[in-house]
Amino acid sequence: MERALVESVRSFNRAVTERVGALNDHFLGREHSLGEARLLWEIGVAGAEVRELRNRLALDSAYVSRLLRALERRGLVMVETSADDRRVRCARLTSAGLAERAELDRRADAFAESILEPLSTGQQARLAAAMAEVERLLMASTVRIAITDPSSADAQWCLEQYIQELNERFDAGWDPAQSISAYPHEMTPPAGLFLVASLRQQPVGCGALKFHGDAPSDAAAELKRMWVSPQVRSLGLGRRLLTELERHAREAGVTVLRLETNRALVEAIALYRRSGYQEVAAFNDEPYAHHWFEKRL
Amino acid sequence: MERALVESVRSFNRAVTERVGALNDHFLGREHSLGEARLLWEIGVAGAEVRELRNRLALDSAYVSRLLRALERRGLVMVETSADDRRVRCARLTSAGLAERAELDRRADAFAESILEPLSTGQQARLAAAMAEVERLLMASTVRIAITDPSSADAQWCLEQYIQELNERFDAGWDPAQSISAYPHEMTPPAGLFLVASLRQQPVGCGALKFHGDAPSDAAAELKRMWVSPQVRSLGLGRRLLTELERHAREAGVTVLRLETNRALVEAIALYRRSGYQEVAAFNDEPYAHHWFEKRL
DNA sequence: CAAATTATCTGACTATAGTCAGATAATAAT
DNA sequence: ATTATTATCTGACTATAGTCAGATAATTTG
Repeated sequence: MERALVESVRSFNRAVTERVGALNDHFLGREHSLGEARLLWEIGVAGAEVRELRNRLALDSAYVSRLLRALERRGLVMVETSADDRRVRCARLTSAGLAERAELDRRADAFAESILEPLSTGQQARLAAAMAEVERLLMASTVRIAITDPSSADAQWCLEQYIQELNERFDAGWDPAQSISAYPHEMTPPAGLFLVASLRQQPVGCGALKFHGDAPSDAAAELKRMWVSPQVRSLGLGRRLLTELERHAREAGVTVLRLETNRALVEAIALYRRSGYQEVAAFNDEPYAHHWFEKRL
Repeated sequence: MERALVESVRSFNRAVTERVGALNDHFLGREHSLGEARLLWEIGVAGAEVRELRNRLALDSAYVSRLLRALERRGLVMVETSADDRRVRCARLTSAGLAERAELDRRADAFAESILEPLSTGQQARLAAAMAEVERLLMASTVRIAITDPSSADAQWCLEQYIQELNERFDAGWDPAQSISAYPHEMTPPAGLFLVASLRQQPVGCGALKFHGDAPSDAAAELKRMWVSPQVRSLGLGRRLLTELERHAREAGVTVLRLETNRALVEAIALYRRSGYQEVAAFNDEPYAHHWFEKRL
């Protein structure tokens, strides 16, 4: 890794954690602790289930319970048992709690304004743009890709999104039953594999390999079920998934990767071409395909 | 303040403090606490006086003392009394401490690399550029400008830098004695005023007003001693100083601001022109001046 | 229906990150 | 030579941010 890049990240960290962190504490540090403030914020105007709060803030059950008691004592929160499952408890802000949350919101605004205020209009715009860029790329860098069981909940969710999207985008809709199969067992080792990309435990993309098991002499494999959530598009995730799939294929001894695709999927087609896939004659009878590609690994 | 700008700062804060903060803790927060790690880092390879450490980290004397005892017990630090003042104690890393510090350094590098690693080369470069931009603009926004006594240490330091720079840049050097005066009393209310710009308690620029005290009917004032440290140039600080000086002048009832300048100071001249100053005929006999400017407030 | 699981709570405990009030020793000021 | 100041340390204390081991009640599973 190039030294200058590493240095710029480290320098950024120092500068931002100091400046932003210090000011943040100064503005938000009201009469309640950070834990209480975070909880107050997370409960939100609509209220939330306690287990949901625990999950979102990744806090211990005992700790959340105690924080809620403290907020209750101060009249900011009411906790009541849920109607449909009486084990579950729901936290809800009182009007005092809502006022307190609004105050936190105002302070966060004031904090942001205190950063922008000394700058000229042009500098403010440049700062906002650079911040958005850092945020986007930090998001891209946070995405993790892992081999996943295609019948797991995350994988299934991705596949549902995939089906729905193709159905919307293809001229005549899309019926997986008419298409060449990609059943879970075909995308599970040793028959194939399934990758899920996740952003903070949330699935945001997938891609699969289907090895050609019948004839071991034929070292071609098929690329299937490439999908990237709209939420993270143009972050280079498609490229990363493709690179990962190719790496796994290579490790499995595959020398040729193939795929077919529909003309509606223009970004995908562009990605394949950019990544060295050559358009070839139809090598199967997929009814929804308009283009067939191949790459020698 | 425009809503979208405020939102982008808030969103950036959330994203960066969560991602960077969490990862940072994960990488750096190993067998010693954050306090110990910060102290270990701050002592540095050359060692440092305990009072200096207290100052730099803004920590309580009792707390630093205890942290040092903890580091001593673990064989990472040696504290000994200073030779010239036996009240002062100097902390110095043992070889184990140096190794530990090197390990922290490696971890900080690994952390930076873990952010860069998932990105493509192009994305890495864009991230580094955006981070540098955020850092620069955050630095600009951290600069504070305040009316300061021109005989204070900070003001004197700025004036020394100013003198030195003009002496270097003017063809024939610069001797303040030959030039129109700007004595401390002339830049102190009510005769005038002196602004110092500071970045984290360090002076980084200055500028002064000299009101025309003799005839109250004449509401013209002179702009003097504009200087910006090379360390913070091209951050728009000159413009900010100028704007602040004009604001103070306006509040003092000044309707015309005047200044003279040397042809060597091209950035300053450009700034004056951009800011609405018109070149006028010489209104004094300043021997070092080539241009005279005036602005009606 | 019994057993397992889930959601929450309480009590007991820990580490971190401090603060505050002196005490002590060295040095500076008068 | 006092007196004041400075640099550091120790003891006693606090708040925050938790963790861990059950206990209890409601719900789900076999």
